[in-house]
Amino acid sequence: MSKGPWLDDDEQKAWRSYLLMTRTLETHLERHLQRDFGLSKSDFEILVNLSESESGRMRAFELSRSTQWEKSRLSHHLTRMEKRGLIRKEACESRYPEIAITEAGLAAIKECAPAHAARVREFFVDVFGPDRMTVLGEVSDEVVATIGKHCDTDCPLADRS
Amino acid sequence: MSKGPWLDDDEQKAWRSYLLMTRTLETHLERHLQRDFGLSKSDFEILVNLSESESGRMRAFELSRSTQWEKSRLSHHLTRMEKRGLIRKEACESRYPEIAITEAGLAAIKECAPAHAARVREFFVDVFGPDRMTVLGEVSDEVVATIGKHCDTDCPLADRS
DNA sequence: CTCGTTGGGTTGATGTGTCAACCCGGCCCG
DNA sequence: CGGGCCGGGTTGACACATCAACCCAACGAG
Repeated sequence: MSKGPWLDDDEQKAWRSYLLMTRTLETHLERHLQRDFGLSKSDFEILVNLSESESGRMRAFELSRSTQWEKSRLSHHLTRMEKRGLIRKEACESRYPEIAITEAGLAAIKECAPAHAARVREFFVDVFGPDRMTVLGEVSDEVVATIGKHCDTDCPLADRS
Repeated sequence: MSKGPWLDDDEQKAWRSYLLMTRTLETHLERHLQRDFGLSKSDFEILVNLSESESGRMRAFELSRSTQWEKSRLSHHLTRMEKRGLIRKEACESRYPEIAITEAGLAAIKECAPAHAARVREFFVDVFGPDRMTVLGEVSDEVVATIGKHCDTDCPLADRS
């Protein structure tokens, strides 16, 4: 009907393969996490960040920086996670609450991380192999840098307001 | 606190770069579409599929196959798009309705596609360059195939029930 | 002092995705 | 003929994301 293509054939093909891969991989990993451990990708990301910090506690805006989430999304998600007992918001001297991982949260991530990592390796890292994986890392950084450069002078993206 | 890493250092680094890239690219493209044309990535995907079909009309399950969406998601999204006048569900002789792109829908995608493609090129295709882009296409297909192989004998994934 | 501004954070409305249940017409098998 | 199952599709309830508005303490300038 409408006569694309808006990219030429080779580009189009590779781009669509990439799109399909990201979607497939993401839904696969997420379903696994959800089905086997009852965690969403978002839960996982928060828990990873907290568990990697020294004290298991961070301020919300630190999480916001490292996850690149909007603050409202973060706030909503943290209240949900608190209800499920994965984290706790604890008051501390200086006004803002600290977000602390709970025993349950720590147990959850320690339980699911190895299986998750194994899947990442099986379906992604090992398929790429070390060489192509290295290239992927480099090119990923370039893409991020390119978008970042463009956005500095153009649009706010991650509300760094 | 918890002492990952669950992948070794190089793998971890490349994997996280990849994650960051996909998220950055996706949100960037989606914001662009939304801000400049009022279309979500999902709208775009449906409209692309319809506009690429001969007649501009498809059955829902064809869309479901080519987008890989669950049928309920598709159904919900189509009713929303119909409300916005981008598509129409038209009854036809054989029981199930056909999904037809409207004039407005066609106009919308014709308007936004060039700009979208330009962005994909600028921030992704050109950063990769032709060689790495080719490799990406290949490896993407391999990853999809690997996941597919695993899921055939294990989990349903795209409800091919 | 006071008023505007900024930064960290919450809230509510609304749009979107997911899951499970359901509807219904065809089809196969007894 | 009478079920039982299957495939295409819808629905409702709920989880999640996004946007804009708001709260409030701190700070800086007049």
